[in-house]
Parts: sequence; structure tokens; C-alpha cells
Amino acid sequence: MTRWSIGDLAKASGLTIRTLHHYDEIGLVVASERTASGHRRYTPDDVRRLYQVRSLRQLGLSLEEVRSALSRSDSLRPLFEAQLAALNAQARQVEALRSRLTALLDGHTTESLLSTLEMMSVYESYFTADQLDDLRSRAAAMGPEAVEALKASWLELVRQLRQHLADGTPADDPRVVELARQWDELGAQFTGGDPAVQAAAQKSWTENKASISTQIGWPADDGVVDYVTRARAAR
Amino acid sequence: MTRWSIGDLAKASGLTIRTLHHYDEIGLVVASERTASGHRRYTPDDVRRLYQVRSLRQLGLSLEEVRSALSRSDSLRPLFEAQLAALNAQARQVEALRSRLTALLDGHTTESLLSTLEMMSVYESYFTADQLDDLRSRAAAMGPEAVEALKASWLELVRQLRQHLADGTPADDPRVVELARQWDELGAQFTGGDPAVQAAAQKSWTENKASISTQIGWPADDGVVDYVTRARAAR
DNA sequence: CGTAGGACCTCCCGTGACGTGAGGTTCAAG
DNA sequence: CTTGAACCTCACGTCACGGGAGGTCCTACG
Repeated sequence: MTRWSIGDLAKASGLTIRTLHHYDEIGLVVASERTASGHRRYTPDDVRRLYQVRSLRQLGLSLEEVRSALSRSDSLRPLFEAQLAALNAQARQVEALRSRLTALLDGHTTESLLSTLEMMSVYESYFTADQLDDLRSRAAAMGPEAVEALKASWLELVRQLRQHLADGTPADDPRVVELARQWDELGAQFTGGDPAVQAAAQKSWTENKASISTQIGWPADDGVVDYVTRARAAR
Repeated sequence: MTRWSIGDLAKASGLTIRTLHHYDEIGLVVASERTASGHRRYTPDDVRRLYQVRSLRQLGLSLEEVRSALSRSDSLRPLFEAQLAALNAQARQVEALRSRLTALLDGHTTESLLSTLEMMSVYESYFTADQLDDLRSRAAAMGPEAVEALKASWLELVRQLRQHLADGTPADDPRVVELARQWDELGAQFTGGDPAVQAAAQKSWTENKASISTQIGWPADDGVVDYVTRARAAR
């Protein structure tokens, strides 16, 4: 029994028959012989090649990579090193996702999960990854109740600003200017005072007024941002 | 400008137009309005939904998972926990691959990489993951030159056995029985004397005689394994 | 007012690594 | 000789889009 049928080989190797068909189709592992009726007969060399393919696949290489690795079998080392680098990158990626998810699950009640995600998502268009890490670690350091308190102050601030806006108070009114100062101060607590982060936040607000307000549920549209900008200019 | 064109939304969200088309096609994020000529107009609610989708996608969920998460938005927590578990599994997977690759790259010269892989691959059909970990760590502990020495003894042993077989020496001849004892002793050094591992190795040899010999380059087919089995029985 | 060149539309094929039948032929055992 | 398991070849489905063809629409400029 020096020739293997496809079924036996599938059982021995743990692959499916369809997979062996596929490898045959693309010429990666071809059954060197066929019976008169067309059934595949795998020779020991075919089997050997199949096991090589399987082992390379188990290292995470694509079929094309496996093919070229087996064609010029001289230098597997650089290919493996590249693969290792890719795996390292993937590991970092997975780790980043993991920490984000655990942070989310640890720090939030169920209802706020989606809106928190949404905020993160919106911000990610405007901040760099490093800046976001910064923001997150600052929020983590403050603790959830401090973050909630800050949010409450924020809402109160916006409420007052909107009141003034509705009352027709001019932007350079000292009371409004003071509120704008508090606005920036609150912002600084979020941003850590980093000017680059503040600039990014500013950009996000001005470019994205309409969407950001509806997205985050902040009542900060209808001109409040403009109002603050004008008040800040009056300072 | 409370409606977004598809191009502007693509720029703002960092997704491609094709992706937005796709989300529209499958009904995940549909542009609620169209211009008279058929151009998509995204409302703030659409934008909001898009950002939710994007954030969930960034956690590694599939589009179907995102869809169901957004439909019954009550309990994201279990879904996230499942996702976290999947990520943990993936992290372990990547880590296993990484350690295998680093071990390979650290411990072997280029030429032997493929045959080593091949051996590993063949064995993996017969040993459990734990047993393989065992074998690997034992090989690592022995050091590469000891492994090579062992391999050399092995080849010498097989050479002698084959000689006896060719000479017609009966399997219960004391010299053959002694060689069989050495065979088992060498095997024990590989297997660490673990009976389960030995049984698995035994199974691999007897079931897979033809293939294993050609695959690993061991000249252990043509009846040598049977011969040893009979000699062992005579002990 | 005409035109150029973006921006947008739909339709449809391609990707990777197979899964999953459909419908027919061949093999091994009773 | 028959039956059921094993095998064969199409050929479409998967997932999340990429990319191009071929056509329409919008906007700014001369």
C-alpha cells in the first residue's frame, strides 16, 4: 500500500477531502497518479509534500507563501522572520482590542456602553492613537465618578450658555466670557492641557458640529460652539 | 448642511465609499434619503448609526454581530464578553505560533527547518498538544547537539537492525532482542518514559509506516518496525 | 450658456481558502 | 449482482469589501 486514496490521506492528515481537492486544483499538492477511472492516488512524495504544506500552514502562512517557500526552499529563515514580525503585530493588535474591551466592561454600566463606543469612534477620526491613549489613561486615573461629575458640570455649563444665547446676551458679555473660560478649563481637564490635543478637539468640534452633537447626545449644537468661540475671541 | 453626501461621510469617517455602499446594500447603514437623481443623503441619524457600526467593528465584531447588537441593543455586555473570550483565545493562539516560530528560528540551521517542520506536522496527527509541548521542551532541555547525537544513535541502530533483517536473523535472537531494548531505551529518552506518549508514538509508527519513513527520511520501513515489535514480544 | 472634470450612480467580477451540495461513476464486500 | 460507501467533476456560497466599466449628475469656470 504505497499509494494513498484521498479519503485515507484526509483521515491521516486531519484535513478534509475538499481541502485536498483544493490543493490539487491550485497545483499545490497534486496527486501524482490517478487510477484508470480517475481516482487520485497519492504517492509517498505527495504525502511528504502535503505534510510540509500542512506544517507551513500551521505557522500561519498563506497558500501562496507556502507555495513559494516550497519552490525556493533555500531560505526559509527570512520568510519565517517576516511571519514572526506579522505575528508580533497581530499580537499587539489583539492586545489593544483586549484592553479596550476589558476597560469598557470594567468601567461602564450596560446602558452607557454604546454611547461610550460612539464617542470613542467619533474621536478616533480626530485624535491620533497616542492622544487617545492619553485621554483614556487620564479618564481612568480620574475614576468613573470624577468623569461623571465632570460631565455634569459640562452639561450645566452648556445649559447656562444656551440660556444666554437664547436671551440674546452678546458673546463679549463678561458673564459669557467667564463661562467660556470655564468651558476651556473643563476641556483642559479632559485634555490634560496638551495644546495638540486641544487643537484636535477644537478641530473636531468646529468641523463636525452637526454630527457630533447628535452622535454624543450633547446639546452642544445650535450655535453654542460658535458662541463660545466668539466669547473666547473677546477675551 | 444637515445631510451628508457619501463622499464627505467617507472622508469624515475614514471608511471608503465602497464600504458605505456595502453597508447600504446589506441594510446595515442605509442612507435614509436620496436626491431626485438618486444620490445618497445621510441624515444625522444615519451618521450616528454609522459611527456605532464603526466602533463595534473596531472591537472585532462581524457585520452580522454588529447588526444584531444594534437591533437588540439591550444587552451588549454578554456579546462583549463573548468577544473578549474570543480575543483571549486568539491571543493564546498567536502566542503559541509565536513561540513555535521563535523556537524554530533560535534552534535550527536553515537546511533543517523544513524537515523539522515536517516531523512536527506528522507527529501532530498522533500526539496531543500537551504531549507535543512535552516533547518540545524535553528536546529544548537536551540541547540541539544532544538531539543530533540521539538521532545518530538511532540511525546506527536502524542500520544494524536492517542488517540482521537482511541476514535472516530471527526476531527472537538475543542480539536482536538487545537492539530492540536499545530502540525502546532511545525512544524513552525522547518520550520521557511517559507511557501515553510512547503509546501514541507506537500508534504513529504502526499505522503510518509507509508514510512516516519517507516523510522523515528515516529508513525505518521495509519491515524494521515489525521486526522490532516481534523482538520486543520475545523478551 | 456651454463644457470640463469631479462626484456619484448601478452592475458585476475578483479575492482566499475552502464548505456544501448536486448529480453521476466506481469500488469493495456480501 | 447488488448495495452502499467512496470517489469524481462542476459550480455556487461564504465574508467584507476592492476595483473597474459605463453611464449620469453636479458645480465651477470661461
